Amino acid sequence: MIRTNKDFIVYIDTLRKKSRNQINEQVFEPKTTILKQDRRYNSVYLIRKGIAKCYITDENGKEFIQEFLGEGMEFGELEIFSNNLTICSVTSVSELEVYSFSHGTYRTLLEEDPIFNQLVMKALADKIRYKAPRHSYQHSYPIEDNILRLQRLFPELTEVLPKKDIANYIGVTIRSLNRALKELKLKQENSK
Amino acid sequence: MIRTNKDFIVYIDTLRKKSRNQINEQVFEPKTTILKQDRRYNSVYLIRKGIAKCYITDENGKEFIQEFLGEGMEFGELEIFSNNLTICSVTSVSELEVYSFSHGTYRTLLEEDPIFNQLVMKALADKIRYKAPRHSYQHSYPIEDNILRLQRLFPELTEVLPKKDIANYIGVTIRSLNRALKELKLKQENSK
DNA sequence: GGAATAAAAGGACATTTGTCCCAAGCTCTA
DNA sequence: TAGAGCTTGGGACAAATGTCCTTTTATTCC
Repeated sequence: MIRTNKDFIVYIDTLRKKSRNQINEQVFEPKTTILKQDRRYNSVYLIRKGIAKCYITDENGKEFIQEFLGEGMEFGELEIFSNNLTICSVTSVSELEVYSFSHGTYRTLLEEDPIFNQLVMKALADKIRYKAPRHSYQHSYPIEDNILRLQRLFPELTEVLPKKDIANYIGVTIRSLNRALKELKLKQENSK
Repeated sequence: MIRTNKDFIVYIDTLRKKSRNQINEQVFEPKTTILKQDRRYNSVYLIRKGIAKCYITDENGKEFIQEFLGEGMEFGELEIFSNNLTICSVTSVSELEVYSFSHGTYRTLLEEDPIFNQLVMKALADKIRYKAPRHSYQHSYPIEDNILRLQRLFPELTEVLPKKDIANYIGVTIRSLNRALKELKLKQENSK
């Protein structure tokens, strides 16, 4: 659920030693919205530390969380390849340290640095791989299973995140999430 | 819903004029399964003509259709970037003409042909862009809206595809799909 | 510290969707 | 041509989920 890509961080760290001025560091407070949906920006970000959520808001104001981004994950990069508006908003969950690249710098790296190119390519492919089974799973299994899966994979997250975010991630209402949680608790007590 | 990428086809056509032997043409009958989930292959495919469906099957045998691939769409390419098993099965819907690349050829092109590299990069980014709003939409709107959207975008498809595929694409059971279709018909008659 | 605001929890009911059937129509083939 | 096996369509009921509303409990901010 929290996605990471350590290799990317490692490589950018070494890059920065060579050309410090091209890649900036930035820190965002928790709950800062860094990108808003349907806008245009001129930076690509790479997370160095912390967690961000990437989500779509529909016309009714409902949020649907696409993924939680952790160390080494990029955002704002899709707009490099096709000249479109952002599809997601990105908001920091915890304090967030990022590297930021101007579109120009990013493009130059893509063209001139084959390792960078490869890392970006792999990152894109991983995002696709990750999304496919996720939505399929959420459709096919009841809420309870989705919660259990989440708790198993990221026990720490369920304590840090507000219920609303967990619900938005699973794609259900808070009411339904609460119901499922209650029934899980009941089951666990009965099985003692 | 049927995704296409004409630019890619155009470029590969010109490539083939230069080095015909590297890129093969292949034709598949309708309903041929070209890739099976959780396997390993040594080819990447690019659709020249026809439609294929790309889907995940879960443990209960339920299919969940990820996307319908049309002209210029690739499949089997994700496994180039990370050394993993396929996540989707791919089956031809209509007769399917494809170009196929061995992993070796594909890798070489990626490394040595910057235009090819860029086209692949953009294709990956587009796949991500496409998936995000789709699943969000399907969660947020009732089945009826999803059908209407589909009929509006691809009127021809709803006539070619079996109901099962349409249901699997929207992520509901056939029963629910039929119910929604019936109610739509009723509404349309009433509004006359 | 106290008011205002947001988050968490859940009752009651409505709606949606799924499950399990059955039946009609079509296609393929032995 | 009879029957096996799909696909389509839908009835009846069960289960899951959403909506609306209220209450309680944290959190934030003057």
